[in-house]
Amino acid sequence: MTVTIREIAKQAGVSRGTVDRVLNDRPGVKQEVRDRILSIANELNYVPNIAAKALAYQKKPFVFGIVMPPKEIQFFEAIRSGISSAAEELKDLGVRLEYRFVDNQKPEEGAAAIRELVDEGVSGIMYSFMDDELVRESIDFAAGRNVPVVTFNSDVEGCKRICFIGQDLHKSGLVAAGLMNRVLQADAKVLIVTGSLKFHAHRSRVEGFKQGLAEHGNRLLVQQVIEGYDRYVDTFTLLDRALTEHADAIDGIYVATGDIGACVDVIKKHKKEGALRVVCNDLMPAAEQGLKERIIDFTIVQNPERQGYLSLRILFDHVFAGKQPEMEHHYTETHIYIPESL
Amino acid sequence: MTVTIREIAKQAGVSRGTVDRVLNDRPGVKQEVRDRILSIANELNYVPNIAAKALAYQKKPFVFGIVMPPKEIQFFEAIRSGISSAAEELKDLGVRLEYRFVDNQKPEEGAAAIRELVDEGVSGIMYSFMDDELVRESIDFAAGRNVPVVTFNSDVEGCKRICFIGQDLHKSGLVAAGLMNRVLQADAKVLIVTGSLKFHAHRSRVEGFKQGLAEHGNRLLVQQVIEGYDRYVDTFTLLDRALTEHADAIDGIYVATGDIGACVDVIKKHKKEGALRVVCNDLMPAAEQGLKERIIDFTIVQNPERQGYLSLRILFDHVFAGKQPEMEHHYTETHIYIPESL
DNA sequence: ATGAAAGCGCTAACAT
DNA sequence: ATGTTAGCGCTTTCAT
Repeated sequence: MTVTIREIAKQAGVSRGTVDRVLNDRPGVKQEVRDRILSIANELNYVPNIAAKALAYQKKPFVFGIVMPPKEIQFFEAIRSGISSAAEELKDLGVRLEYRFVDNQKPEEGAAAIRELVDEGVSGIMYSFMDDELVRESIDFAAGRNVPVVTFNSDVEGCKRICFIGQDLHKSGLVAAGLMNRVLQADAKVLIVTGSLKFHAHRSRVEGFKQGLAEHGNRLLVQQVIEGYDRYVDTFTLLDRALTEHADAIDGIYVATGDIGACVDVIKKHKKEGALRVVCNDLMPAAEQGLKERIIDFTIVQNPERQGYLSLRILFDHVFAGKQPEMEHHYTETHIYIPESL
Repeated sequence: MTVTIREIAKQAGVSRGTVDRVLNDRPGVKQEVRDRILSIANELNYVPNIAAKALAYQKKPFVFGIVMPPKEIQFFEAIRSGISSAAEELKDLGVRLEYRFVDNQKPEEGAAAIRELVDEGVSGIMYSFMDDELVRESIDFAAGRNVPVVTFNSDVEGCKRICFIGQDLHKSGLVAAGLMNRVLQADAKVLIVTGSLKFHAHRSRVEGFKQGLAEHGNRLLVQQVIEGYDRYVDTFTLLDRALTEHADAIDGIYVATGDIGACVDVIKKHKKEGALRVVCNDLMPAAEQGLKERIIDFTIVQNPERQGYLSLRILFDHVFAGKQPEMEHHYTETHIYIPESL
C-alpha cells in the first residue's frame, strides 16, 4: 500500500492542504504542526506520486533553464540530443526547457543568464560554461533562491551546485596510455598535444596519460608536450616543427585536447598516414574523418548524450521527487572507438 | 493548447466516456460514431496524457512479463539492471514487472511462459530465449490477444514480435577484426574460437570478423576456427591442441563466442600471457579477470544495460502512448574495453 | 493558521 | 449504445 498525502493528513489529524503546504515548504503552518507532519511523513517513508504531481501542475509546467555555449560549437550537439531525449520522456510530466546560449569567452554572460533564469522563475538550471568568480556567485545566488543548479561537461568548483555530470578527464588519459601501450613497441616515442597546461581540465588528461605510461613501466617515452591553445594555427605550427625536428623518432601522438584537424593535416603533410599511431578524444567531425581515413587509430569518448540525458533527469528527480544526487561527481562511461565501430 | 479527450468529445458531440471507449478499442460504440471520433482525434493530433493515464490506472497497475534464462546466467545480470532502471523511472506511472525464469535448453518452457503471462493479463512481454517453432506460435498467440512482445538480446525471427533490441553480432566481428589489425603485424596468424557454426548467432560474429579482415586486405590470416560448443572442456581441449600443433605460429585469438575462462587457462598453460593478442566479447567475470591480468587485450561489449532499459521503455511507450517502435531491429552501441576503461 | 473543495486528463462503474 | 459521475494523488483557491 503506497502512502499518500491523505494518509499523512489522517495520521496527523490535519487536512491534506496543510500537509501539502508543509511538504512543499509553503508558509502558513504552525511550526509545531509542521514538525509533526514532517516526522510522520518521514516515518511512513512518504514519496510523492510523480504522475499525480505532474497532473496537478499541468497548467503551470516546470521550466528548466539551460546555459551553454552557442549552437555553433559542434561538441554540444550530442549533449543537446541527450537533453532532448530526457525532455521527450518528461514531456507529459510537465517539463519545458529554456535554452540560453551565451557567448563563449564571456563569463559575465553566463553569470547573468543564471540570474535571469532565476528571476523568470525556472525550477532548476543546467550550466555548462566557464568557471569564474561571477559564475560561482550566480550559482550560489540561485541556490539561495532555492533553484538547484547542476553543472555538466565542465564543472564549476567551489559553489553550491547540487552536482556535476561529465567526463573523467584523468581516466581518458589513462585509457589513451593503455591503447598506446598496446599498439606500440617498447621504447617507442610519443608526442602529446594539449591546449594549455595552465587549465586544470587540459592538464588532467595529460597527467592521466603519463600515469598510464608509468603503470606500464614507462616502456613508452613522451618526447614532447605541445600546447596548441586549441587553435588550428598554433597546433599546426608546433606539431609540424616537432615532426620535422625529430624526423622519424616519433611513433605516436596523443591528442589530449586541441584541434584534431590541424594534427591530421600535419600528419598528411609529413606523409605519415598510418605510420604513426594516433589517439585522440571525442567524436567531432574531424576525428570521425581522421578515423575513416585511417590516420587516427582510436578516439576516446565519454558519452556526451548521456551527460545531457542524466543532467536533466537528475535535475528533474531533484525538484520533482526531492531526490538528492547520489554523488557530487557523475562520470559518464569511457568508450573507445575505431572506424569499424562507427 | 494540448488537445484532450474532452475537446474531442465536444467536437464529436459525444461524451468523454464514448471517446475513451473508442480510443482504447473498447466495445459498445456504433461504427459510425467510432469513425467520426477517430478521424477527429487524428486531425487534432491527439496524444494521450501519460500522467493522467497513469494516475487513473493507479489501482490497476500495468504488468509487463519478462521471460529470460535463469538467474544463474551471469550475462543477463547487466540486462536486468537496465530493466530495473527503466522500471524505476516508470514506477509512478504504474508499471510492475513479472519475471519468468525458464530453464535454458527447453524452448517449450519459454513458449508456455508466454501463454501463461498472456492468460494472467499482462500488458506486454519481453522475451529473450530460444528461437523455436513453439515459441514463434506463442508469440503470435500473444500478438493475437493484443499483447505486444519484444524480443531482446537474442531474436526470434519470423513471428509477430513488435521489435528486437540487441546487439549487432556482425558488427562485433568487424570491430574485433579492426582491433586485431591494429595490434598485429602483417601476415600474422589468428585463431577464432566460437560456439558452433551451426548457430546463426555464432556464425554472425565469425563472418563479421572475416569480412573485417578482408576489408583490411587480408593482411592477417585465419589459421583455424575452433568450435568449442560453449563448453569449458571442449574449448580447452581444442584450443590447447591448436596451440600445441602450431607452436609459435599463432599471434592472436578472437574469442567470438565461448568459454573465455577456458581460453585464458590454455594461454596460461602455454605461458603465452601477453605474447598473444586476445580479443573477446562481453564483460563477464572471466573476461574482466583476463583483462586485468593482461591476458586479454580487448573485449567488445554491446551495452547490455541499455538493451534491458530500451526493451522495457519501448514496450511501455507502445502500450501507454500507442507509439510504434521506430525500427524492427534496435542495435545497441558497440564499445571496446581495455583494463584501463574498467 | 487551517479546512474544504474544485480541478488536472483519463478510466471505470453505474445509469439511462 | 451512450452519458454521467466518482475517483487516481496532488495543488490551489477560496472560505473560515
